[in-house]
Amino acid sequence: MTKKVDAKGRVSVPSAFRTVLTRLDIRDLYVFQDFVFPAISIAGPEVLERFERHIDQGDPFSPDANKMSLLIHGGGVFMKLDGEGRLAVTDFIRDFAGITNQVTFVGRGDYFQLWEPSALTRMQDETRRERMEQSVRST
Amino acid sequence: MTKKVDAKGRVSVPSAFRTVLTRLDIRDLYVFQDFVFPAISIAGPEVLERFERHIDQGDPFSPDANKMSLLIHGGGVFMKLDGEGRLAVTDFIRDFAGITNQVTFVGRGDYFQLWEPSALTRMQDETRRERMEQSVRST
DNA sequence: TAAATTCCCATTGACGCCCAATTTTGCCCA
DNA sequence: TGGGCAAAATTGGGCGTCAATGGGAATTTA
Repeated sequence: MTKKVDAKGRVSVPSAFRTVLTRLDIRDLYVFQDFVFPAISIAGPEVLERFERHIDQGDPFSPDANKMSLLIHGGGVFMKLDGEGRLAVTDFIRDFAGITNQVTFVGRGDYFQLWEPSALTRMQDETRRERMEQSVRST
Repeated sequence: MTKKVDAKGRVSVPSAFRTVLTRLDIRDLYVFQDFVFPAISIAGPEVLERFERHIDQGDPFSPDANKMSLLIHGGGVFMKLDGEGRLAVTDFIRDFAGITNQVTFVGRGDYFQLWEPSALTRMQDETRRERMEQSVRST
């Protein structure tokens, strides 16, 4: 599901994803840098709250908790879609995901991701290769 | 949320953070060296009091508690924003955080931090790596 | 008095909000 | 089965508002 970024730096979020958001009554989006991939993940505020709760369980002054807090708060922003369901592709998104003028949307259950198209295919190829090697080893 | 320092050594604090400050009716900002990171933390007086309470709970003779107390009471200054919501980036800030002409703002609940951009990404990358290693270990 | 800081104003630029045009999709009927 | 239509989705862009920026002038400080 690849979409173009328009002249004003916007992408329209495919209706399939928006449907999920409206069903969950999510208006404010928590847009954050994925922990594992060079991709932007988009979810509702409750995901941030879940992260924060997890952090709050530990000592708020411990290095570990602070690092996680930094990852969560420094790696995420709140955004909202415009009236037509479009998202502004800010530098925050561009820089981390390497996105310029094309965005690939990937649904992942209760959230979705933004990828730079070729980065996604590269990642998929790599994963496929690893699976092949595994199956060869186990033969 | 990265901003440039202008020719006069000022950065405009993003409106998102200023909104929080005005909502809490905070005019004087306490600017101090963060406990765990090479970053400057900025908060209102009540956050300071919370830190102090937390320190009081610990062993007053422990090196950590003493250091933190020292940082809070001696390692900080009061500052205020100008009419346009800008902060003067003084040497106190530059030296401790390694900031030159760019500042990344990180909100952390009821206070926020100033980072040298690359220092923040380095710290975040490191944290991601640690998380990855953890999940690998637990496999 | 020179340098730095604060105050003030003008310009720029980004973003939200809106409407119109165009394309795609799903569905019904001949 | 193939059009034809209506609804929905996407796309493009105008415009007003406000944040962000840049810089001049006044004021303070050393």
